[in-house]
Amino acid sequence: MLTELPKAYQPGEIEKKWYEFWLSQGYFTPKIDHSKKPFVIIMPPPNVTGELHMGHALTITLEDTMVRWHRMRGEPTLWLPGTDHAGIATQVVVEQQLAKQGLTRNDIGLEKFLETAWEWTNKRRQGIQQQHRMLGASCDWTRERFTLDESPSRAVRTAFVNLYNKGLIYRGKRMINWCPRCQTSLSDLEVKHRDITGTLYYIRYPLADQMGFITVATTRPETLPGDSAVAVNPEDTRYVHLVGKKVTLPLTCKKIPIIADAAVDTSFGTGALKITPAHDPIDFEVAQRHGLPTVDTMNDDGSMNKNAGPYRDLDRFTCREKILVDLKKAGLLEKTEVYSSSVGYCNRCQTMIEPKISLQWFVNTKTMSKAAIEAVTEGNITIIPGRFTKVYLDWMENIKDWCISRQLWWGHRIPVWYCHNCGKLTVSVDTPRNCKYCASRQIKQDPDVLDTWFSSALWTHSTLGWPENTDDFQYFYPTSVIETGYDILFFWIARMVMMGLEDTGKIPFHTIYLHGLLRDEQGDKMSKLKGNVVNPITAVAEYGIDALRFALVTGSAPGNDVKLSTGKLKSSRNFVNKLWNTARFIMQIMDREKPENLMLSRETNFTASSRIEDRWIYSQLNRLTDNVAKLMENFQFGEAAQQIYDFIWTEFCDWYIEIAKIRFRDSQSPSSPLPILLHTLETTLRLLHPFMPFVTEEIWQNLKHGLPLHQQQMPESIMIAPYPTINDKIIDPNAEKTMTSIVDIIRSIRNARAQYKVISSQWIEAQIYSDELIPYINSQSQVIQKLARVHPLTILSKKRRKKTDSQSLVLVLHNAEVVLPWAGLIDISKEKQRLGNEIIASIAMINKIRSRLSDNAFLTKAPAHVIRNEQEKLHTLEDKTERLNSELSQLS
RNA sequence: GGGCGGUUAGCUCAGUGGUUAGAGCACCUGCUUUACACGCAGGGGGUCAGAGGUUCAAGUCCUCUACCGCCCA
Repeated sequence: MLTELPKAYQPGEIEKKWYEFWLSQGYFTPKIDHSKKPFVIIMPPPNVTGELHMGHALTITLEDTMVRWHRMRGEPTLWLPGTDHAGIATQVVVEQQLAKQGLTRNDIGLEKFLETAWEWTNKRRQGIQQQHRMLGASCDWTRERFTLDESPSRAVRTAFVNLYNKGLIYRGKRMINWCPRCQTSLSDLEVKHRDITGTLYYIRYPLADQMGFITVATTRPETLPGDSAVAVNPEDTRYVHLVGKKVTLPLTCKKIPIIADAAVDTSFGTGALKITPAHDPIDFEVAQRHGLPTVDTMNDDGSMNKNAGPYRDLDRFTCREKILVDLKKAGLLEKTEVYSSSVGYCNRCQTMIEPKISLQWFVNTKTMSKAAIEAVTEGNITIIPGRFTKVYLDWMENIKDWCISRQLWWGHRIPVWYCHNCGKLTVSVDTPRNCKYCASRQIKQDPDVLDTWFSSALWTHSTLGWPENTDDFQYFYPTSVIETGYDILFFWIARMVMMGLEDTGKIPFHTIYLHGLLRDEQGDKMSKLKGNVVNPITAVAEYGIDALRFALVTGSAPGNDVKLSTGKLKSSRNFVNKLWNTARFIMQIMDREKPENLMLSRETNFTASSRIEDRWIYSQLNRLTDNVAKLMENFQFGEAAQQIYDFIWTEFCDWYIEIAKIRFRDSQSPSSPLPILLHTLETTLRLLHPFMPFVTEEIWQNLKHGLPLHQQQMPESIMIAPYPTINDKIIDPNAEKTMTSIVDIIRSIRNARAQYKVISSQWIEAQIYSDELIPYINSQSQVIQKLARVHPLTILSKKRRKKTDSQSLVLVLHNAEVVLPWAGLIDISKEKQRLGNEIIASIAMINKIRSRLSDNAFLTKAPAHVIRNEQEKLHTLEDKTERLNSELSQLS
């Protein structure tokens, strides 16, 4: 049965099979157990309209790894999935669909629009679920949430009402970022600034009551109709005499004052600024100080309105051109200069942002940020990697009020009703029938929705049932870790800390783990050029999920950007296959071994007389287990995975299994290594399971069915089997040291063979001279013979060493000398050179260590074990050098 | 303008003060060795961007410089 396993691992069907099995067994759903502390991750909800990209794959991989690890450690583990309604993004998609039918959202109306949006959303939501399943995400689908579901929506309204009642949410006319394409306000975070090379226009504003003019410099001449003043610095001697006078606004007959304000930078342009309060944040502040009127000259779509007079209905950019032409005609355009400045663009659609005065809803974040700062500075929340702590704190300390209203249809409607009669606001979680103040039924809800990130900010508690005090909320909140890309540290994480603390009085999570960004086609031109861009769907199809996951984990360090190469994927795929074949080999042996050997050996059965390679592999395995535990606790998943990889490939496959093969072939061998092979493989599978869930389950199940005596005691699935823990009694430094020497002997012989181009089918004679190692070398005689292809092999004490025959090659090792008598093969001058080089290298090292050891500062300040190490090293090298010298002299 | 990160083998990257700095891929040599050619054995390849400093000890900590990238204003 077992030998029928295919030669190469075939992931597709196996992945599907086990995911469905786990799901049907309910393993992803935790059992609430108040005697145990749960481990909880709330998944960053992917944008419902988005496609799965490598960034999601990384998120899922890291979170699933953590979650599976904690689950195997016996902690009640909740990983809660969900999706985000993604206000603007979804609305854009739906509007694009409508546009194909020649319709706009206004044509079909709100109700019909929402219907269409829900249809689209439900379809996409399923797609996202599918994609997560495809990656092996062991999240609890029974608790899956969507931001617009009733429960999270209620949380949103509750949070809003609470903040409003506390005075932390207010409505006001402020300068906001307006996207003329999306036709909505945006928060500061949703605007990306880009440096662009534009033009600085010098425009003459004629003085109203006398001859002459004052020249202002601007990059945005189209805002001219909205000017309320010209401002100069009060210290600026060039203009002091003009302050208080009036100018005639060009192309209009408006008269506006020249004012003095300290905010004016005398070095910019001419030192005189046009003040357009409705369309520039700094101008707005100046206008506030001087009581200037605010003239809004723009429509929501970026065209000019009636306040722009003759320019009405022109698009803002066309208006600019027209105004420039008119100014030139009037002789008022003094000059132009090339000028580079920073311009804001809509994060979503890349349209140039229009700063605009607008009546919007805001959150006063300053108050909430205090607790969010403390949570981190007092160590209740840890950010990994640590350097982001400063970024977080800087942002929090300079936080500005958050514009939360959006002029969209898709999202959480603002829970505010305006009264037609008394004009007062009713702010309520439940839809009111009457005005709270005058009981009028003439009330109308605010048409706007909230920023999508407002609902995201509640995600850790809204998903668990808050504001109800549900069992889930009581047990799983605060959550353990939030894991996401560093690009949404402010958008999401920072706001979640503020809102979590505000709503619940508790931190939402104790650890923030930030991963780096994966660059896709758009993100990284370099990788596109090199053709090393990888799409996750293609990658999974070609390499399998386990390989993709392993590549992502081992190829990334916390907070560092990832460029996933096909080389990395191939190497991971090869590793999966290596593991598969290791298992295949062991199972082939199971088929033909005696039933009593079909068992997992207990580590504690070992005695000093047990075989050295058995003690060695278990020692290494326990060291690995210990290292992995420490690394996982420190969130060093990549390093943990790497160490497991190295153990399996090098220690287990290249050495232990190769030695085991010799024992199987030798019918005289008293003990079968099978129980050790089985135990090592089984333990390794459990260590590896969080990283590679599918192949480990497949092998583990096969293994289980081949173990009649153990089957009953083994769990139903590796994913609920306990994670291995270290047994430090098994750590055996002596066995490790001895094996190192044996390996050293075999390696040096192989090396010599390769150098002298001895074909592998040819057996050569060898003599090994040693002292304390002799009994071990004797016990490994078969192994050395087979793995180094030496025969006959003589093992003797050093005392019995005769003068070297000039036709022999001598390998001087730390604990032994290996003599290979090859008649006619040895080139003496070449040998002299080889030994000479070894001596030179050795002496160089000795000198280095000697000077270190004769340095009093080193001896007094370095820790004892470091000094001891150096002394041992020196001793070994001196001994080796001596022996090398003696070999060299014998050649002469 | 302020801040952060990167610069380690040909390429992609690990490296959490303590041997003679590692891995994968690529490269070279040799292998149909009955688990695996998605493999086995062996090999070459590095003044750890540069300059100073701290330390008994620096790829690792500090300062400056250069280049690349990111964030904030």
